[in-house]
Amino acid sequence: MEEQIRKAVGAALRKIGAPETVFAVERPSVAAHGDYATNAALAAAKALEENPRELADALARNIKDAFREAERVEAAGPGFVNITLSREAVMFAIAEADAQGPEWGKGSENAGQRVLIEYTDPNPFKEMHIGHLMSNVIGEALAQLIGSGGAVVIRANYQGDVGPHVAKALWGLREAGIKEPSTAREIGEAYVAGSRAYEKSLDVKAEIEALNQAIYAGNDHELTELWRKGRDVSLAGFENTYRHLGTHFDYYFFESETAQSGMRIVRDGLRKGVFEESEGAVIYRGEKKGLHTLVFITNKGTPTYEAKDIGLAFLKEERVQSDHSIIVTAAEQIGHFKVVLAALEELAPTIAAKTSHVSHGFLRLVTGKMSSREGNVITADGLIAEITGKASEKNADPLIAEQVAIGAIKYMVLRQAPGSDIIFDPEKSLSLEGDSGPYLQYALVRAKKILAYAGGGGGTDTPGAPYAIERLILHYPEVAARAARSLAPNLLVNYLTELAGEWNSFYATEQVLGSPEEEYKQRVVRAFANTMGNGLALLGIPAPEKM
RNA sequence: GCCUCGAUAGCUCAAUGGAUAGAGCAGCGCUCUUCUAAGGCGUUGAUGUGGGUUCGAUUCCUACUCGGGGCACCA
Repeated sequence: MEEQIRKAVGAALRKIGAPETVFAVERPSVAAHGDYATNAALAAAKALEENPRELADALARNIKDAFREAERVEAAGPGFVNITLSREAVMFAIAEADAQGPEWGKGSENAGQRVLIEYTDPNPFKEMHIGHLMSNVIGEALAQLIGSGGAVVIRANYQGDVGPHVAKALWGLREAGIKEPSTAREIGEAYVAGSRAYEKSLDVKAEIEALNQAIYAGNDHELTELWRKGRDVSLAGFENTYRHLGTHFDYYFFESETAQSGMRIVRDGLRKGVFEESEGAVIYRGEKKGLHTLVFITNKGTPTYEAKDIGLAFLKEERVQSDHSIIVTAAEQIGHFKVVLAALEELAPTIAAKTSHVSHGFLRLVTGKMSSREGNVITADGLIAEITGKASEKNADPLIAEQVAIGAIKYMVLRQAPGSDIIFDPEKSLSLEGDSGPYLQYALVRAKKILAYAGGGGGTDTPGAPYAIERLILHYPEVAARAARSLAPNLLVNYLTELAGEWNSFYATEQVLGSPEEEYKQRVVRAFANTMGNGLALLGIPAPEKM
């Protein structure tokens, strides 16, 4: 619909003799202004040196002639053209929303593309905290949005199973005399103990650094065995969390796989002059591209995160066919990725060109920054359990309580513009009322209930004018497309919240079953249920059967 | 010091360069013999500071103030 209007406006502009103009077609913030508005007259007025208001009048007349779905086209305000769709056009859109079911709102702008998206990236031997949970929630929503545009989406998870944090955890396990770690918590505590000892004692620091190199070397069998067991326990814990979150991965990459190849590629690059040696380390001089210098291989000969990421880029290329490769992480890594991508550009320009880094903000506690080294983290499992407990006050069914909790958590993360930090207050916890995940879920449950009770007996009258909810439903495909295009799930969240509010008003004032307009209203209810259901699916928010 | 992101109501957040800056929470007042009140209706309350660009600036530029993050051997 928006596309048709855009064409009609463009044609009208040409007819008036306006030069090529950039203009907007948008949903007006005030419903009384109609279904769509354009600022085309305002934008073109300057070039034509005409009064914007008169130009808007002329434009309105031209659009009215060309665009048959419009009931009213009129100039308003300083020079906007407001378009109100005809009764028939609204009914047609609602019929589409009803008939298309799960396909309603899907686009084709990404058709034929394969997009690899990496997100979550928790580290075995540490507990998965709410920062990883945030990355998972955002990554999953982005994956869904890109997929709804017609792309084949391949989900990847990259996990740090080697490196100093692992050495610290293993040192802690050995210190505690644990040979068979059985829970993620046990390992997490060993990591905290190792980290603290590392900071306090130079001797321990040296021991842990030796362990780190021994893990890379892999020639200490007892150590390798402990490493393997700890890794398995951590990974099994992660899988369990993914199940609760309703997410899954097609490929898993590990730092233990990227370390060797990354080192090889970096050393190769050193010979070609991409990297330099400095103080025994291999570095990339980011200054040549306005960035900063980072170490890729340490003076002890171990690869850093940077070298591993180079190895990862090549490994992804080897295993997965893709047109685009997206990496989702917290914003603290922006600088890191700029340098890594700059180096990659010199090593493998085609891989670098299709790779992009998408960052999101932090999940910060009001009480201060979380640090897994300090052990003052809120774990993903802990948060889910706590909110599930709160939701179970109203839901006897544990599955529904969990769906409500996941919905609340995901809503909190996705409602904000990507990139900005979330200030999370664990005391106040999460809202299950007002603008919240459960608010959306509840609206859908109510609609489904009406449809479940429907058994005929109502009338076939048509109301005098479309309901406000109908005029909102018809914008859904545009909103989903825009959210996908700008990688901004919050746009969809905002829309769905407004949609739920409009639906609840409709629900409060209009009886559906047994009413003279039952047939008509039922179609509206189905259209709403499809819109909300599809929208929630794109956000990865579960839709409970009842609440 | 350099780079980067941010500053909107008491709190947490919205707002493609547009029309009267929207929500929720908290507060106050209504509203369940009705398809579920996790709901609905009403009400109070805001753009950090100084310049600039523009017909029009919360949005773009610039300086400042305050805060988050990053800046060689962690990830």
